[in-house]
Amino acid sequence: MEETADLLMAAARDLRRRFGAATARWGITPSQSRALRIVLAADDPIRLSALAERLHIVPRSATEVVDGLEGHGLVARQPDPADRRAVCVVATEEGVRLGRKIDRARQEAADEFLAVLPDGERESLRQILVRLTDDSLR
Amino acid sequence: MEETADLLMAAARDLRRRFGAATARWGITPSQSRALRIVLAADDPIRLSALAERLHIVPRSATEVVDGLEGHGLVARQPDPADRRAVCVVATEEGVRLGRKIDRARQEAADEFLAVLPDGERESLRQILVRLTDDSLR
DNA sequence: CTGATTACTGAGGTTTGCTCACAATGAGGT
DNA sequence: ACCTCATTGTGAGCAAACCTCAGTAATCAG
Repeated sequence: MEETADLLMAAARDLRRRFGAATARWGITPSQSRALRIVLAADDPIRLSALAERLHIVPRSATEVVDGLEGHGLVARQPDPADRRAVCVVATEEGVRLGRKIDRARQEAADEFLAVLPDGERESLRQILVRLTDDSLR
Repeated sequence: MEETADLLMAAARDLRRRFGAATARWGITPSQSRALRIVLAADDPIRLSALAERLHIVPRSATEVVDGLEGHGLVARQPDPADRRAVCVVATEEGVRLGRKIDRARQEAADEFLAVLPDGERESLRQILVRLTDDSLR
């Protein structure tokens, strides 16, 4: 069903727009916000290459995203104690604070987006999407 | 439910990747393929500004997309008989042919993507997405 | 010691948008 | 007929978020 796929793309576009609007206020770009989320989700300091992988971008590009976040004082680079070539990225206090704000804004945007669905459908959607993405993530 | 929203984004990313891969063979970019689809879906010649609107981009950007398609000989510009400022876009024979091929490839990609779902869930997903996007499209 | 990793840097490219300004044209009022 | 204002497409220029390729420097592992 191509139609279903198109609808999915349209829904995602809408959602991306909402997330973007919710995040833009704080002078941070969407790609930086995505990176910050991953840094915060990892409880340990995360290696730059690992961050790149989770963002599905090459390390060269991750360097630039981290540069941006570091420039805003949201993130700091640390040498990895276990491998002195490697660089670990950690959120600063300000990064943690902003991260929480962004998460709340995302949450609100998501809630608003899904509000048109009755509870049952919202849960069905979640389950279906889990199945769909589980498969695609190997 | 932010998780559901994230899953939706992940699913869309996967789908976009599949569509892109399915389309890239013919030396056409995703945004050009999107525009070609709309031109073909409109049975009459379509105004550049109308095309822009359906693509959710500003007219200036549509100009460039049409430039690209015209450069590949897939589309032609015609003066609008009713308004000499306006430009109408129509698919060439080659554009029609390629459009059909791309549609088939998209179809296959979508089928493959949705194949993990049992029929019932596929239909549920469609209905839920209709509700979700109906609302967002005003 | 050697060769592979790990990250950073610079140069340059692609895709997909954006704004701002402008000429040509249309449409409405007087 | 004339003036004004809106619209239509486009030239020029810019930006975000990626990419590749090439090179440097440090470090690790055998």
